[in-house]
Parts: sequence; C-alpha cells; structure tokens
Amino acid sequence: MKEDIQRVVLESVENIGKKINLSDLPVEVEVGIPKRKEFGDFSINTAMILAKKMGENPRKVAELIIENLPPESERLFKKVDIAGAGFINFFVRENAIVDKLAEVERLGESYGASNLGGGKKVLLEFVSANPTGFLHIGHARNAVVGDVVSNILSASGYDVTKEFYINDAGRQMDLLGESVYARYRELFGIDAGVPEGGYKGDYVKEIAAAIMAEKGDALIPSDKFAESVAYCREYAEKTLLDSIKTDLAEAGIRFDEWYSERKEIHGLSSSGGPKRLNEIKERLREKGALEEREGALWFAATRYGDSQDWVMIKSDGSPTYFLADIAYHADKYQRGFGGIINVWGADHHGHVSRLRAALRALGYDDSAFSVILIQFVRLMRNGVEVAMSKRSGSYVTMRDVLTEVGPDVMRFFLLMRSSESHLDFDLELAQKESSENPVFYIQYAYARIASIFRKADGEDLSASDEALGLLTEPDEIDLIKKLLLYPEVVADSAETLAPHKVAYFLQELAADFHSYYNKHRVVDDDRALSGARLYLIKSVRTVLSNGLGLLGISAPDRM
RNA sequence: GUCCCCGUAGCUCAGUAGGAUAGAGCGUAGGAUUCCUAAUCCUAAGGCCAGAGGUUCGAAUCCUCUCGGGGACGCCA
Repeated sequence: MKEDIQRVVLESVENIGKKINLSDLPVEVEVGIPKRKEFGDFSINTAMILAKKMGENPRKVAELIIENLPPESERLFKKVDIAGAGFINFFVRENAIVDKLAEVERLGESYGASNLGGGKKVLLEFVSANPTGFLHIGHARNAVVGDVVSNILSASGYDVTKEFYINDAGRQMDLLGESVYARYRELFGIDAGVPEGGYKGDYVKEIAAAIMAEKGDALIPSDKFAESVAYCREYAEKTLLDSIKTDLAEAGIRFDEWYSERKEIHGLSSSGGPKRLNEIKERLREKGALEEREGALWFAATRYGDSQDWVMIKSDGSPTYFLADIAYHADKYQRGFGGIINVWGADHHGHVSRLRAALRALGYDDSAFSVILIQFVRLMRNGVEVAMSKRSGSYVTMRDVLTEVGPDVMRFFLLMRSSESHLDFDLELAQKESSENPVFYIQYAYARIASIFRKADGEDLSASDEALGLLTEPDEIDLIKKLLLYPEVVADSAETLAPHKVAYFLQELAADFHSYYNKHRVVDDDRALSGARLYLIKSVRTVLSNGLGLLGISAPDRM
C-alpha cells in the first residue's frame, strides 16, 4: 500500500518537474500513518520538504502534487486532502485494501520475508560464554536476541552463520582446572582450598566427584600436579560446554559453528597454517600499528580513532586477550563474511572502539562490523530483586528459568524490550497464566482462530476469497491494514537489528484480533460473509504464525 | 576525570534518519458472556516526555549545559 502511494506521488512530482522545467527534483517520499483517523489512512510531508527546495508555499506545492497524480490514483483513493502546514492525507478505498489481502495467503509462510540482504553472508556471533560455569539470565537474553536476530536476518535475505566463540584459553580456564583439582583433593581429605579468585560453585565439587568416580585417586601423586590440573581443566570444560549446549538447545537455540579460541587462535589453524596470534601481530607490525614501550608491545589505537592505546604483548611476553580477539575478528573477514555482527553484554561496550580501531589498522572495512549491546537483566520475584552472586556461585541459572517458565515465556520476556534497555524479568509474573502475561495473549489469539476453524469445519464452512468485498466493517479494514504492515516491521527489525519490534507488532495484532472477535461473529448464517471472514482470520493466523516463528515461540492450536 | 546507555502515566516499557491533540500492557474504578475459548473485550481516570537553553514552519526525537540511575575506562578475561 505504501509502495503504491510512493509510486503515484513520485509520478506526480515527475510530472510537475516536466511542467516547470525542473527535471531533477530530488524527492524521497516517506509515507506515514497518521495517529488520527480524520487524517486518513496514510500521509506524506513531501510537499513541505519540496516547498523548502522550491521556495514555494507548502500548501500550494501540495495542491500541485494532488493535481498531477496519475489516473491510477482514482482507483486507489476515495479522497486526498491537504491538511495542516502542508500534509497530504490519503483516504484509501476499502476495496483497494481488501484486494491486498490475497497477497498474505498467496505468500503464506514466506509472507514477511524479503530479499533485503541480497544473499549477503553474515557472521552472527553471540553468547560466547566462558565454559567456566552455567549460563545465567544475562546469557539467556544474549542468546535469545542473537537467535531471533538470526531468524529475522535469514527471513530478510541474509545468509546467516550463527557462531559461538569458546573462550577456552587463558587464565580463567586454568583457574577452573585448579578449582576442580582442589575440590578433588578435598575428596581425599587433602584440604588445599580453592585458589584465589577460583570458582566456588557446587558444580565444581560435582565435577570433582565425577572425576573421582572415573579415575579414583590416580590424580593425587604430587609429581603429576600439572598433568592432573590439565586433566581437571579439560574434563570440566567438556562437562560445562556440554551443559551449555544442552541448555541452549532446550531454549531452542542451535549454533552452526563452535569456534574454539584455543584451537583456532592459539594453536594450529584447522588448515594447518601458522599460529594466528603471531600472524596477526606481524600484520599489525607491518602496518606500523605497534609500538614498543615500557617493555611491552602496544597497539597504537589512538591513531585509528580510539581514545587510548592498548597492550598486545605484556612485558612477560604473553599476549593479552585483546590480541586474540583481533585475530578472531580478522579471521571472520578472511572467511569471507560481508557482515559481522556481535551480540555483547553492555559491559563490553568499551571494547567496541578498540576492536574497530584494530580492524581499521589491518585495512578491513569496519563498517561491515556492528555490535548489538545487551543491557543487564534484573531477575525479580514478586517485585523483589533476586540476589545474584557469581563469586559465591549462587545464582539463578538459565536452566532454572527454563524449568520454571518454559522456553516460550522465557524467550518472549527477554525479547519484549529493546536490547539497549535494562530489563526486569519477574519470575512470578512470567509464570502466571493470566492477562499479565503477554505471551499467552498472543498464543491465545492463535488458538482462538484454530478454534473458530474447528467450528467452521463442523458447519462445512471454509475460508474463501470469492466474496472479500463483503469485508466492509471498519474493524475488518483496520485488521487488514495491520496485516499489510507486517513485512515492513520485519524489514525494519532486520535493518535495526531490533527483534523487540516484532514482539510489539504481534501484541498489537493479537489485540486487534481479540477486539474484532468480540465484536463480530466469524461463523454465522451468512455463508458468503463467513467465508470471507474466515479468509481474513486465516491471514491473521498466517501472520501470527510467521511472527511467532521468527521469535522461536510455539503457536498452539488449543490452550 | 573521560566515554557509552538510560530518564516518557502509579509500575514495566514502546515511540528517536524531526511531523498534526504523546502510546501499550499491568495496576486502579466501572461494565460486557443464553451465541466461534472470559487466558477475551468495552469505558474511564492517570503526563511539565528529568530540568534549562538552542536549532526551525514544527522537537519526546537533533545540539549544548545541569541533575539523577547504570556501565566501561588494567601489562584481567
């Protein structure tokens, strides 16, 4: 519908341009939806923008635009008005709107999909939690947002690869190994204590117990200390990574790639090439981006737009994790991705500019790189914040939340807010099967439609597009208009990497449907009208189904 | 101190490439079901868009400053 208006207005402006000998009036027609019904179905401010360029009175320009609309517009609009300072308001003929309804059913599952991305290869990295513990609610938000962004981009014509970067190298992993080993020794009465800054959660003890069950006291001899710690580290890592994978799968999230930092960055690359760390260091050196200072090797990030320089190689000769991060992201470019998107916790926002600086230093196009920053989640129960202490290891895990509320509810609650907004997640409220819970509201709309079709089947009625002209109620026209908005919502959501927009849209659509349902009977004596209405709600069902599909939330036939 | 995000109804939040009289849900008050699922609907009250300047035909939206909340600023990851 908006495209139709854009087309006729552009044509009109072109006509005007010819008449007054101004062939190149640069115009973008932005079609808006007025808040008030008196202002029509659609409106444009083109006249006001054009007036500025032409040095003319906006209302006069608006008149010109209307006069020069092509004949086609007669068929589309019943009225075109000038209002306010120079808005042009379009009142669309009902049948022009109803005509568009068939589009939804023609496209079915692919209604809302587009080729916005043109097949561009995108690497979407998200979660990437250290395998040193269980996933918590913050990881869950990251995971769900990433997963849904992936769905939305895929539906919008991008070729998305979902990747989990396993931070399996570095001090944290060593600490994990040492912590497990300490607990293991405890089981034999050797009280060594968990190392400074180590992991203290109960799961560490459980892993230690599992190792004991498997190996007995084989790891105790003191001459095998390093070996034993390494064994504990690997065992724990495998256990925790498996648990992470299980939890994610339970939330409906699957990755295409699991990228191991230790293997790919620190070790030999999968193709057997040289160590990437050295490689990337040399490349930075060649670009003259490195400086030796105070016994350490620095990346001169300030030369590439960052506010300070950063250490790459510490004075003890070991690399910082930042160097590994650069190597990892350079690898993303080398793998041929035209879009690189990271989903990071907001606490990492300071890393964006320095990584960007590094990519620039290496000669990569950093405009291909973007980061979705996810703000924190505050877990609540009955309006009271649930204390989370990672140090003591006592915190509510993503698995706990899944067990309590299930994947549908968890996903929706984590998608309800824009990512850059702090989010309160109330476990009590999320469990309520009531009006306070928007997930059920949307699902209920879907189930209701299924129910109507069961009723229709019983009366031998089915959806029919033969008499769509009977759909003349304002509520029906509004409902159709809402359906026609859906592709735009998906596209907007893809462009701004903002999945919450789809969630909002679905709530609005469900509300429109519930309202319609309460006012009008779908299955009624008038068989022709019933057929048309069934066709309408079938389209509503299609859009609900497609939208819920993008969010990874189930659409139940009964509730 | 520097930088980033946020501040919109009692609560939780949408709305920010400038558009007309600022929205939703919850909560509150009242009402709707002999009929397709009441997990629903309808009505009402509720606002100095943190504050002050500025840009312009027009600002919740853009710029500057102030206040308040959160976060980041390591040879940690």
